[in-house]
Amino acid sequence: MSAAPKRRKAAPAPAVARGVRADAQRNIDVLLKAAKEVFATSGVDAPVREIAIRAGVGVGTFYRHFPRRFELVAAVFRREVDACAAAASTLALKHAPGEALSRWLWRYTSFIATKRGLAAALHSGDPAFESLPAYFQQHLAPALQSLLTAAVAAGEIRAGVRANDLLRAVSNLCVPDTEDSVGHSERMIALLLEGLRFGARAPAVTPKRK
Amino acid sequence: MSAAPKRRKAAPAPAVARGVRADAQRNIDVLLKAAKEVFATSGVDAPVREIAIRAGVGVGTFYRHFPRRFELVAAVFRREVDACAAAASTLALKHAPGEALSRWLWRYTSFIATKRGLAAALHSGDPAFESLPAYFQQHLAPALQSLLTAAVAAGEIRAGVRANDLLRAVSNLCVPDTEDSVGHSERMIALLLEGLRFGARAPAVTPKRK
DNA sequence: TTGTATACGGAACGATGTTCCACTTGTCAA
DNA sequence: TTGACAAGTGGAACATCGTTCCGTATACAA
Repeated sequence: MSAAPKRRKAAPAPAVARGVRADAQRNIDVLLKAAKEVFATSGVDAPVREIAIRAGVGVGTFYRHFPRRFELVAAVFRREVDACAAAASTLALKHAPGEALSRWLWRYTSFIATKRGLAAALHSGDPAFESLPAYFQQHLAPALQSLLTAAVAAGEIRAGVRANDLLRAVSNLCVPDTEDSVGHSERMIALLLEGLRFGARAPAVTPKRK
Repeated sequence: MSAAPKRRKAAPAPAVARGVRADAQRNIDVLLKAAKEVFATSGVDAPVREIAIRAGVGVGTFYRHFPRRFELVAAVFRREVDACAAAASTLALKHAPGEALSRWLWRYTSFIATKRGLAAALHSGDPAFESLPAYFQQHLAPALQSLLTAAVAAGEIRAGVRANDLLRAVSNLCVPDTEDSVGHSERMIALLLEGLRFGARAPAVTPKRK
């Protein structure tokens, strides 16, 4: 770990409760956007100053909105999870169930691919990140489940596949290996998709679910 | 990551090749010993200065022998792997094959237990740690395999269990969960040992190996 | 328009990894 | 045994970090 001076007591509750100021909200958005870009190029370990500079604000402003560095990381992560989950309903409206499912899984794959480096932070034992995996699952699983259900109902994929299993499978297939990781991952995920389609309309191999 | 100034070019090869000086070797040993102790209490992220102070040397001496911080971490890790692997033959001499196997697996368990924190570093994507998992497997697998082979030959455990599978299984059983991790791990590993004994002399369930 | 709670910027602080260099010491040839 | 010198040593100094502090600016209710 790095420099981490002593903490002081939190400020008392404000006498008059007022909403977030417009300029403050603007800076929060700019910071999240800048952070996402910086994380994509320099990784989640990028210096706070680099993010602040890219956002065009001072570090003081940064720490006003994200008192700890990891809070910014968590916020960016949650925002991307939300976007990925939201993509499910968008895709469901624009495409046939099977196609929507396929496209979403690729969307999810690219999301996972950008999260390398975050995986280490997640497993670093830092309690700050403990809630993230749960957030991850609670938002993505329902999104994927709706796509799965629709695709099964349309007879485009086999039944009996659980959202959580699929999420985990894709995530695991994306772990980088020695070489050609991205190519290998893409082939394996394509294979997984084929497997889903293969058993369409056929009785599920796994036990029925209530 | 933290402060990491620019790197300079390496020094040219010395004109006269001489062995490591006795005092230098002494300091290397002292540093490794101090590092092991500090890592056990403060984790692998402990400051270099803390290790140097405990070893009774200056940071300059530290960096003379371990130009990068992670090299010290890797050296300690390798040393402990070697010790764990060496314990196999020692145990094999002192105990019956089954007992030796059992004791070694507990020894391995305690080794794994002290490696939390290192796991995060291992998966941090830092190329410095890339060779460690291979070192891990290449040294521990043969050690365990010899114990397994002897125990099978003595009819004390079932056949068909591969060293790598067992290493990975124990390692996975030791990943900390929400609570009572250590108790849970111990119970599961005890169960695993029972499973090994259960099929003794019986035909292996898994396919025969050549 | 005005008062004030909020927000802002960036210098400053403390911690950490790493480098530099004046000084000391082990080793070997003579 | 001794002198020369490569090798080793200690710790101040440097470069980055995360984080805090505080004087100044500004959004918003009245």
